[in-house]
Amino acid sequence: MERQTRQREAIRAAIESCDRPLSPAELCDAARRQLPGLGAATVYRAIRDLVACGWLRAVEIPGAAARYERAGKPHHHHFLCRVCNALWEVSGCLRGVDALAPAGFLTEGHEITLYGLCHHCRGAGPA
Amino acid sequence: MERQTRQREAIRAAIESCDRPLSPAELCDAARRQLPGLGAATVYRAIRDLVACGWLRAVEIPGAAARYERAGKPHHHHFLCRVCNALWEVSGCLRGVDALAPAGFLTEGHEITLYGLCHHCRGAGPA
DNA sequence: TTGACTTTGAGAAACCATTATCGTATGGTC
DNA sequence: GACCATACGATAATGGTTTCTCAAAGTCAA
Repeated sequence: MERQTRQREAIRAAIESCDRPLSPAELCDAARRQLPGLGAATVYRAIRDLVACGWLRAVEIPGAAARYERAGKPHHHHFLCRVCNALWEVSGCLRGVDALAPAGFLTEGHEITLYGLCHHCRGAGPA
Repeated sequence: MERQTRQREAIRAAIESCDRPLSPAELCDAARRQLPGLGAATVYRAIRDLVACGWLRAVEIPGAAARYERAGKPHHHHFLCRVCNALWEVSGCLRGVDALAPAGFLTEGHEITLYGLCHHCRGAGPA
């Protein structure tokens, strides 16, 4: 059911060698550096399957397409750079987040997203 | 440049009379209760103009279309019901959110989104 | 009231990320 | 090595949201 192909190998390798969640397009670019000619549809298929088997996790961000990261990491959040659009990992969380919900609401989870400039874009060029 | 029309009146009224951010489709439905026949394009045009003039603010949420709320409210966050997809306002925030960013990053803002069941959906039917 | 200019409504079109299609290539098993 | 099911790549199709187009209607200053 899950065959070992150069394509999936390259896709998995790209995810593992990157320290931040990737969008499908970023993942496609990254995997193409190892395997030029890789099709976009193949990347989407791989993402679907890897998410289904629990190896990969979707990270949803406000106002942008989903990014994907290895599943199983400890609870953390993300930082979206408004210049280069890269999503970075932010370790840790805050106490009391779920308790912000109004009375009568049942909180099942939360997402914290920081916005600003990443270390690269902060240094380079005018803000 | 900004004319007074029944359509824009109805759209503004719908926003003001609602205590939570509305998506363009929700806003269209709400305004149509006061002005049947209102066109969707008109709603989008009004949203664009109202955001441009600072009267309205876009609320971006992970994995969903943007909602809009009156600008100028005190800092707060939101709760997205996974059943009815309505977005609710959550007052207050937490200290130290912006400090979660990695060293070298410049944080300009943040978004906290809670997920779960709103008071209506919690009570009604099976979870 | 008139008339220039703006806004509206309906539908077409654009957008964009994702998925389906289909003929070809490939992995893995015998 | 041969075979067959699966995966691949290219491209078309999809779906949902947002924007454009344009004739008709509305606004508002004079």
